[in-house]
Amino acid sequence: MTDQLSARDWLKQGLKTLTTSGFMALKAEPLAKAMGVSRGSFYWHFADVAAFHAALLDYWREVAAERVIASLETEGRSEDALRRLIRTAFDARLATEAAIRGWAMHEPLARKAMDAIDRRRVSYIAGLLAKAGLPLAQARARARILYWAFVGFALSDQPLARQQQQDAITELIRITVPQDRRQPRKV
Amino acid sequence: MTDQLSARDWLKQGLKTLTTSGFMALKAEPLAKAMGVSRGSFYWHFADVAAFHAALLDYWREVAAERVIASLETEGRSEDALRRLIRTAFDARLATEAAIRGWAMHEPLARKAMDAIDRRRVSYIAGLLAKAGLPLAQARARARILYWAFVGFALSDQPLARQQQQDAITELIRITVPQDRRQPRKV
DNA sequence: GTCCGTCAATACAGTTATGTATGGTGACAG
DNA sequence: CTGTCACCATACATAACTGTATTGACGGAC
Repeated sequence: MTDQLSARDWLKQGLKTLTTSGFMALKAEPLAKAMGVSRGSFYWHFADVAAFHAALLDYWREVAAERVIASLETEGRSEDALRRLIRTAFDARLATEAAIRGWAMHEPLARKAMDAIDRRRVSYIAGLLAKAGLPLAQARARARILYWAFVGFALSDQPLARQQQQDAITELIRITVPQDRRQPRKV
Repeated sequence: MTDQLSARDWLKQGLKTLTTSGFMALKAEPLAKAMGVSRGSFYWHFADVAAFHAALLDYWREVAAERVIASLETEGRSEDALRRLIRTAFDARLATEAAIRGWAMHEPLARKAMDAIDRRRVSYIAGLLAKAGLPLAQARARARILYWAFVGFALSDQPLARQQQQDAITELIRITVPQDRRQPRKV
């Protein structure tokens, strides 16, 4: 518990830097400056920046997984899991999500990590929709739409007023989540 | 009509480079190499790279405007304009759209340009939805959702199979565009 | 034919990054 | 007390890019 750094310390800083400054700041020198040490430390813990990037993506997958688990623990009855999933997803701070996606446009490794996670999420959502009664093809289509909206939301830089945000989420749930009561939608 | 270059030639190349290689390739040296000339030309036409970036964003706004106009010219009856808008938007090559959005995460100028265009588009869509009969607040909410989905789609790197893509678009139209015939939606 | 404006090549200095090699420090075992 | 190991600093060679200054080529006005 000294002031010595571990590889994990570098990764934590890496994720923070990624979130606040974008993937372009994921370089040895700026990171070292941010940590208050020299690059000597960096190159002790990681072979090169590519190795650091790979490790960071792994670390992110861990963190993202934890976040999902935390989100699933609030899950009492799994009845309207979808509704709660949407609300929590669209309520979270998604800066990291956006930053990784920007990164994925330029580094194949990051793109690969994103792709994998995208697939899992979409198929999970599709599963929920199917369980809610939609035929499989429709469930898949709607899952994609939901996830597209999630990504678009994560990337939208203009923060909405609280009310408009709530309106949008409510509307999103209304048009995507199948109702089990008849209650015909007005228009 | 010699082999001399104009500023516009540089901008055309800039947009191409942006689309294929991302904003990180928008630098004097790589661009010059791509054009087969030296940086001397670049620095004759533009004061510095920042000026080039600004000019490129302007140029993009022009091009984007042209595309919109072209899209609106196919508009015979304005009845189901929304349906057609969605189909054409989700059919286009959106690599440039995605690249600019990546750029916007890192350069305030690019972000500003994007924001402006985002706003215009969302409010245009909201207008169409309102004209189709939705109350204003709901129209705005749904417009945001549609646009989020558009952005998410533009950024999704995994190209879908033709059929799945069509399914998703059809489903998207079904759940967002108000129907003027009663035809109750089957769940 | 000469002059000038337009456009491009080249050379130079400065910045920021990479990766490596080598040496320094502090805790801890024996 | 000494050696070792984990961790960090420093110095060096290299690379990519920026911006500026100087020079060169080429076409049209006169």
